[in-house]
Amino acid sequence: MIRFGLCCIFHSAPITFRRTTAKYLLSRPRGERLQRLSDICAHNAASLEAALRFCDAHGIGAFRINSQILPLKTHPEAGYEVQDLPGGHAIVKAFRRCGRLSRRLDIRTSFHPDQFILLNSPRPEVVERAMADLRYHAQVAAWVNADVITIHAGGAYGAKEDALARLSAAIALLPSDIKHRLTLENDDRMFTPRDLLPVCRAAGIPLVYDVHHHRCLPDGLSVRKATDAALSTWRREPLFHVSSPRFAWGTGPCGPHHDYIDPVDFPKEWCEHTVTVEIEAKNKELAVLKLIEDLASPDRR
DNA sequence: AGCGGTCAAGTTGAT
DNA sequence: ATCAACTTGACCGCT
Repeated sequence: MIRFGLCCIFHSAPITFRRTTAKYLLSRPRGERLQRLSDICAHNAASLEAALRFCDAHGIGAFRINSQILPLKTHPEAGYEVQDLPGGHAIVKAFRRCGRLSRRLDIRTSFHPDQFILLNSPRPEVVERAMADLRYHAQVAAWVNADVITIHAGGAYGAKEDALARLSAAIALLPSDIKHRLTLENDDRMFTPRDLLPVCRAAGIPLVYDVHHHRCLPDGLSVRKATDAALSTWRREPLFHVSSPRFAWGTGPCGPHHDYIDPVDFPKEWCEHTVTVEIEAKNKELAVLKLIEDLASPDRR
């Protein structure tokens, strides 16, 4: 019933994703720059294939792809087009191969662009950069067969309702290849499921319900009510997030994630449905495998 | 070989 | 006014 998802990287399995920094890259001559980017992108395509095969071999049904799979792709100075890299064509082919593999193995893939992607900023240049980043995500998503690109609602800028109205307006203007993959996630500081559900319904965008964020920032909805409401926003298999807090309630900040998931934190309401649940835990694949085991054992909780 | 400092981006809230 | 937290390692560069 439940498809468990691994987020971005591995704890123990020898599968790594390379990155680089703009500062270092821009210190190198142009030829070397493009060669290095090519090496990294080719490595990451091969690692994505290995990641999909690992998931298949271990009963993990979903994999979140790190946004830096093509590092610095949309950077204002260090950014590039993949076809301009040495061997760029082969790199795209390798990603398309991952897409076919994900279909064949039925490993669902997703993206979760980071906190700088803000569709509701009052600053037009911030929104334009966010759009450029979403265009990049949608392009790679098409290659690798990812059906979900999850973002947060953004900032409140002192007026939540206005911020949500700007978000709705920005979503309405998105090209369809972005919009039909875009999803909104409740965060742990500002926007709750109750805030986002109307936006999701009006825009036809699914809600990625993060139950840990909801526990950090409650809104009066029970887990069951939020779950049911989130489920109703999906026209395909729903996707949720779960994590356990690093610090016990009241003994530290709510945000940081634990190494593993305490099965008690996994909403029993979710078990009645066919859903994807991405596991946000520091020990990565070890945490996913342990949770699968813990939830399968009859004497849990 | 090992380790410490650094890394594109925006916003919030603690100090 | 300044700066860490978000996440979170990977990688460069120095010893």
